[in-house]
Amino acid sequence: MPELPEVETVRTGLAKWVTGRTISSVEVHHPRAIRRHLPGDAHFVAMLTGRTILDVSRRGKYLWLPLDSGDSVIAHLGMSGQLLMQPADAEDEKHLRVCFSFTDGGPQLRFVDQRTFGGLSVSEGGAELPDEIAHIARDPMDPLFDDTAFSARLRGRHTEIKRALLDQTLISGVGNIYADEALWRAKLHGARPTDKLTRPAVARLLQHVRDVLGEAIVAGGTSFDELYVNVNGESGYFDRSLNAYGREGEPCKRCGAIMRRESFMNRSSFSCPRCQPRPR
DNA sequence: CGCGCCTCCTGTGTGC
DNA sequence: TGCACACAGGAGGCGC
Repeated sequence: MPELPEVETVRTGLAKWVTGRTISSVEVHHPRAIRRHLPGDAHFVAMLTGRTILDVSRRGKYLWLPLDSGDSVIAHLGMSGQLLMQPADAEDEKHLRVCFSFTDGGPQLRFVDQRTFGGLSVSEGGAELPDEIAHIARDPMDPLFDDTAFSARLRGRHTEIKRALLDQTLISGVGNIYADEALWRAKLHGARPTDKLTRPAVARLLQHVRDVLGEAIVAGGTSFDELYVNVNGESGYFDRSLNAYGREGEPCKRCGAIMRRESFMNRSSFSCPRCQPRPR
């Protein structure tokens, strides 16, 4: 389940391995992986072949790779996507979707995605910020993230706080796991109405979001393998740092009450019934 | 337009 | 043992 920390780990790994390299060939193994590239796979391949990758950037959970053509490759990992560096003679992964080879004959860039929620596309002229992802808000680790504007927009919404945290047009990079973790730290139930939160309460929550994302980025860095980009969202290392997510039936690490699981937005939410009482 | 529900997808775990 | 089904959930799309 890649959220901001996992995607950032991939970004730094990719930047190290593909920046400055020139693509010699591209193979699309599964059409669904490039479904967002509307002109189709032949066009996708043509726009990439012979191009040099200049950088690896990130906006929320999206990555994009500016090319020397002025276009960009956009990548989203979805639920199970991985971007791996693999030797050219390595066997195909079971769920290999797209494979990039380079003119230097070095490690290939492989997009592997079991559940095909992720995908790649090429954005024309999108080196600065591709149009396709311009609707994604800045993430809270971004130096240009505007706390005051975020608070105002959040408090102007008529929705629940967890829904707002997951709304990538309001604040990006936060997914189900880190939303639960930040809400637990802030002692807020996810169903709390956004328009009833005070400015200080929003500021505290935002600080907890930053804390948990920052700690996870550090943990993600340690699970990074030298030979390839490890994008395992289920990585055991950060699992041990979770205070809320997946802890149904276990004691709250703060007060000892038994943690509960609630169905919310068609997915699971974990919280402490004592520290995070449901709003009335 | 804001909000919230539905859908896409496949492997794993569980219960009968 | 095998089958059916719940579950995992990011994000676009659509209906109200």
